Amino acid sequence: MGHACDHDHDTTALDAVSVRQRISEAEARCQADGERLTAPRRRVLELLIEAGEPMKAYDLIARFGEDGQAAKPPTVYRALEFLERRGLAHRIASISAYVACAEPGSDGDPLHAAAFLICDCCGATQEVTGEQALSLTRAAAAAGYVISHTTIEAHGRCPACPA
Amino acid sequence: MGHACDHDHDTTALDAVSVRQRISEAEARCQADGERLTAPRRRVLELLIEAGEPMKAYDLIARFGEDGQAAKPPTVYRALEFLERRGLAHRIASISAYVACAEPGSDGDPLHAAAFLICDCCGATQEVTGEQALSLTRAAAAAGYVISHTTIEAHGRCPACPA
DNA sequence: CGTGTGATGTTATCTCATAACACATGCGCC
DNA sequence: GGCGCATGTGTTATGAGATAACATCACACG
Repeated sequence: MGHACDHDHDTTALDAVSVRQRISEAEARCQADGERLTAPRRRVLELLIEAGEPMKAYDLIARFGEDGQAAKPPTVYRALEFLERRGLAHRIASISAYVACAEPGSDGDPLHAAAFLICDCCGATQEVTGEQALSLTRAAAAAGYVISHTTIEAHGRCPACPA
Repeated sequence: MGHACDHDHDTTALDAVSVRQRISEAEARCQADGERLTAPRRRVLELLIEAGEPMKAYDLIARFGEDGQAAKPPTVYRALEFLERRGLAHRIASISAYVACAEPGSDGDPLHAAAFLICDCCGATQEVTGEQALSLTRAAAAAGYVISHTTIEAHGRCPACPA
């Protein structure tokens, strides 16, 4: 998901070694939890980590095959559902996109509340650690709600984009 | 948007008089701002207020005509865009639905940050006034972002739904 | 091994949303 | 008044996002 504006931006893409490292960590976490990071799940996670920014489902579908072959939509959507469930990725509903989780959670965090700052100009998206989300959870509890999942999506312009 | 569960829920639907009153208020606010609450915009707002809960775009489309005739999608989507711009309605991205704003904002509130508590069981959705959103806005400012719009969407089970 | 659970492959389809263009309406201005 | 512009609407068509349903496969467990 890229640029609508014309000037330079920092890239947050990782080198291949770091990508492999993060996947290994994910693999370890899944195994520890008795879950399987199968090939399609692993591949989708790899694409998300490589991108370092939110990706559209159909971009993942298009890039899925090692050789340029596209996947079928359910393959990718099911992998995304799994990654979200395991706290390895997030769905950003307001832009219909998916992103690898910045810091795959401590286990005792079923909510894994995520907050995002999304630049409407260049698409840069930054995950914010969930102080706000936690306070919302408390407020919700006061209202009798049991929160299972919270997303906070703030749209605006990032520091690198023209006013 | 209704029930997935089987037990009773309070309804928040308004009587016809209250609906007309809220539309009149919206009309007045638009006129004061030099905006026009035209027929299709008024009709969509009316449907949202009558429903008293989030509605899908295509449900609005289906119910648009006074006589049961459906509207064309752009008619409704354009009205929704206007209502959102004027702070009269909100889009809830995580469920692809739209809801009338609980308290159409004070004018000096361009962000009109909205927080929602959404019950995944019965669909009951409650708008929360934006304390959390404001604190997020401050955090974002510290990061150099200029926030134009924030949505907070907390999913879970409302007090009336079974555990 | 056999069996059951969970994951995947495949086809088809459904829902959500917008592009593009023609026409209409309101309104300020000379 | 009538011209011209900006804004809003009607209409057709299509693009993008997501899932249902069902057959098949793979793996852990007894």
